[in-house]
Amino acid sequence: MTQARRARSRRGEGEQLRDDLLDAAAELMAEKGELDAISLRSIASRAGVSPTAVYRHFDDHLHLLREAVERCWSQFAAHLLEGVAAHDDPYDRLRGAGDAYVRFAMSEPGKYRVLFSNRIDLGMQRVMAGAVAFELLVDLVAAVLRDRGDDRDPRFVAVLVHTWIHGIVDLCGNHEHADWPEVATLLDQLAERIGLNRPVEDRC
Amino acid sequence: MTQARRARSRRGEGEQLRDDLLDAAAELMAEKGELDAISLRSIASRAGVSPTAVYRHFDDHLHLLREAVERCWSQFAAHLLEGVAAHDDPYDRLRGAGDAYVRFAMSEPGKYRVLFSNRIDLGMQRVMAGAVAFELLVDLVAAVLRDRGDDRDPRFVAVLVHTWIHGIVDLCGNHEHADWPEVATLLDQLAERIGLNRPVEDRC
DNA sequence: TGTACATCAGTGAACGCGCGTTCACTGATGTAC
DNA sequence: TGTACATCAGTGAACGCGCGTTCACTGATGTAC
Repeated sequence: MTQARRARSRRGEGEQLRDDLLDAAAELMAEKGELDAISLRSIASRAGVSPTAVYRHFDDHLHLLREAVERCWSQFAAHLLEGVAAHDDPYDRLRGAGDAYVRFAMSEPGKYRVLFSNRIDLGMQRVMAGAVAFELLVDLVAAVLRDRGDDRDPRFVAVLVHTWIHGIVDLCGNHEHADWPEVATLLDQLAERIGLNRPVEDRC
Repeated sequence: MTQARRARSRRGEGEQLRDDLLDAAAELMAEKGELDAISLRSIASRAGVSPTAVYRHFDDHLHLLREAVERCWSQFAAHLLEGVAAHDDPYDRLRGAGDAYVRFAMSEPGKYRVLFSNRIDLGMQRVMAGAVAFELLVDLVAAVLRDRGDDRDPRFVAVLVHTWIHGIVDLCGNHEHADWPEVATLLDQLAERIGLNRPVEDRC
């Protein structure tokens, strides 16, 4: 658990430790999946530094955690954008976002949990960063609805999408269900059932 | 936080404390929503008793928590059954279960979270108790599918229902979303979109 | 009916641990003269 | 070019706290005789 002692930064490069501490906190978020389980001492130890060194860069434990969570939100949003930007077609873009969402949640369940199931109040940044990701979803949904000639409220439909996809990754990610369908299958169902899949043939 | 000291049980009635400790643990589950936040000392204190008294009734901290969680599962299952038993019609029964599920999750978010998002491994009982509730859902879904002449696999459709409803209550329960739709509206959508609502008129 | 006593339902002090935070400090290094 | 010194990037000891668990104990109460 405890890392080897970190080499002291050269003069003028003290800010490097700040970065290393945030990295260490991110690692622990991924491992523990809960902010309460991430002590200041464990972060310092992971970074190879004494607990007191933290106070040279952060006001206290909470401020360090807050900034680590902010970083995690940025990473999540960037991941989503990447999944979207790979496509031009509105259906593929929405599906790209969905795949990216699921990939993040499944490959980093600890971080996903900290982002979406955190119990500790860290202030406003959580709401704001989450809102940015949600607005992206609204835009993607709106494009698909437009293409399908569907006049439902994109914001309402986006809520349907988000609740369902969150339920899928939270239940599949938190516990193993040996006999459950593939996540990809569930995503297909989600798109089809909510009416966001590409219409391949004419309806009746 | 600390309760007044409990009156000592009469001779031969020592088992009463066991019950009181489980009640205290349930209260703390409801308040904290996380098992790690529930210390043995806090349970004893809530029950108005010294920490050491716990050891007269439970092997250790973990055994006490385990039994408290088992109780909570029973309570949840009983609540669901109640919601189902109030109706005869398969659509109403399924909807009754859904309403009961949501009512439990919204009125006892801490307990719901302990049941469905717990990170601590307590052994097998979680899987088993959860499985019982899931089998109930499968039966309810099967009845509706039969009535609708829908030949989809009830188990598969039940997964769709469970993932979505969990996402709804987890996102709505964990954080407040000022501008979100009503939960009842989301449940209506769930039933309609997954194809489990009562067919009120003929389709094309 | 009276009393000695075993049992029951707990208590209280103590242990070693990790926690967040504080304080005074250390030792290397770049810079001013 | 040499050196005194301010600054930087940390360290280490200590604090009071709550934790799970152990141990020896206490005092009321029912029961056997």
